[in-house]
Amino acid sequence: MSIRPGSGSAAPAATPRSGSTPQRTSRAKPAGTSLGYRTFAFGGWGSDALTSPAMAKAPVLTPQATDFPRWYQDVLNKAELADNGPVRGTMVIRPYGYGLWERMVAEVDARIKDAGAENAYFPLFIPESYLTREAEHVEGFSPELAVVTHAGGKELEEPVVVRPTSETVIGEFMAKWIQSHRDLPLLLNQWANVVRWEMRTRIFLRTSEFLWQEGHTAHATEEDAREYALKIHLDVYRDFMVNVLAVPVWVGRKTKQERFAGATNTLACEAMMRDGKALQMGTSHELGQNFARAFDITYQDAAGAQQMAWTTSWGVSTRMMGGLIMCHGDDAGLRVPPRLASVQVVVLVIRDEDGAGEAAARLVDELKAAGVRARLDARTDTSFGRRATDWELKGVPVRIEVGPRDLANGEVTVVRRDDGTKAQAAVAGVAATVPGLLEEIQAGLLAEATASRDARTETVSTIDEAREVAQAGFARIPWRVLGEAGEAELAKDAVTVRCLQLPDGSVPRAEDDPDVVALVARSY
RNA sequence: CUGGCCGUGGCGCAGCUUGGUAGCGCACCGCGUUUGGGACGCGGGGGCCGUGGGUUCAAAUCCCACCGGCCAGACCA
Repeated sequence: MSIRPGSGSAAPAATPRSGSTPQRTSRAKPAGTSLGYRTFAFGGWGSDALTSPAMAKAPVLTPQATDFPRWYQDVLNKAELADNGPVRGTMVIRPYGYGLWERMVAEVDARIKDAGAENAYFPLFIPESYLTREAEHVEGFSPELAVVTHAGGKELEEPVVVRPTSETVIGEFMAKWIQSHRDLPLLLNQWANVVRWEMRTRIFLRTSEFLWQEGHTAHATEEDAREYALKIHLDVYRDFMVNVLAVPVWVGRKTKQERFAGATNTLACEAMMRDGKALQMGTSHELGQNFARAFDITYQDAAGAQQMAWTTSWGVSTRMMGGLIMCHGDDAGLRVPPRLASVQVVVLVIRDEDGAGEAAARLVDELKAAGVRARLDARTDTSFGRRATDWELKGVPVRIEVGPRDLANGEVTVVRRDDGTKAQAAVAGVAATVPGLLEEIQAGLLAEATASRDARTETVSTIDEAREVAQAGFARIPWRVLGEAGEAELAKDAVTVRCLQLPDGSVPRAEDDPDVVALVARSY
């Protein structure tokens, strides 16, 4: 088959986004640990090691402060997360990267099910005619559609598009399945890949094909639909991002300009990356009756009258991988929060002498028995330093080093990836202390990211100040000061309204609430 | 489609100005010594120099065309 990039209806004039701006670096983190370990400093990846006059070894990664995009690329390669695919804009997710994604899927999926939705699967190919049924939806997506025009050696009578999202097909089937108010709400979700032909791509952040979860629901009333979209947004997305990814997010509603094509309201979770740019990590949409009208999703109410349903859709994607990397990563590599980590603890054999190998294997068993995702690294044909560096690049939260020297004292060395501290601990009881240590690291990463985000969030009262502050973080500005005119003006400098919220950080019911505050920033 | 830059082993580059044996770092393979912070020594393997044409005794190098990529003007989970 052959595929052509989307054509048809012209793309609407869009907000200009322009290029790069100077980087900002992140601050130092507090040190210290608890759990009663003896701790001591070491010259691992600190700046001391790099600035020592002797002969500073080249850094493992391009430092963030030097070139953040390059640092990001280096992490993808060296932590073995992903590669570019052969077709421009596509990506290959490598086993370690996919392991992290699988953990995200597991955690998000469980929350979606708790919210009452069920998984299903709809086709990759969608009749082109479906897309055209909702005016704004086509207009929004047509420039980035991949369309199959030939298959089986022949030109197709009706081209099929590769799904950019599935509102349309799912709408078609909702119409078929929903007859009565007793069929509502209908709460569906699917895990799938989608294709959007993007101009500028970056692995995980924006790729032509990506993996995601898309939820689609139909409700009897607007109120019910609105509540469900909000529930997903807070109880599934925000909860997962804050409590598992340890990424603090601002929640709010999108301006008309930034809204999803075909939605009446879009809610977003916005996070702050270490270079001062914002990242939209997830969205939840109220679709009003737009799709219900286009696909004839109607039901008979209790009184016997035909009514039109209200629908929602919501999604999070592999973009969260990019957010994870850019929110927590440092100059030594990735830092994976323990609750997410596919490998929470790596037990590393320094030298397999005096029973170190067996002691390490035993420790891994004990850790697994204690419910820890532990892994043994006994590759003693590779030097210790190399292996330590490799696991730091991969961001494994805790490394336990088992070597003959410590073992002679009945001890092992426990190293935290978050702050780099090393501590000695008795082999005997160490496994039991690990779950607590992991939780401490989890909390520490969230606290650090929150402090960093808050340090980059500033309240301003003029558009000029907003533009300035947005060069390195979020500016909060009253929406009545900014308005659509101010929004358009900031767009010239690649600054956009990430979301609108109430002063207490909650989601406003309406855009025109007089107290609404706009959070503006540069973004990915 | 307009402007600027670039195509040389897997990756990053030098070589081109002034044509004459295709090189370096990393990675890879073998052997040995190593292993408490990215090991070292010795020995190896691997390149249609983006493609096509031209100039020349001779082209990675000079000339022309084309192709591909990156950055700047047009999107979003």
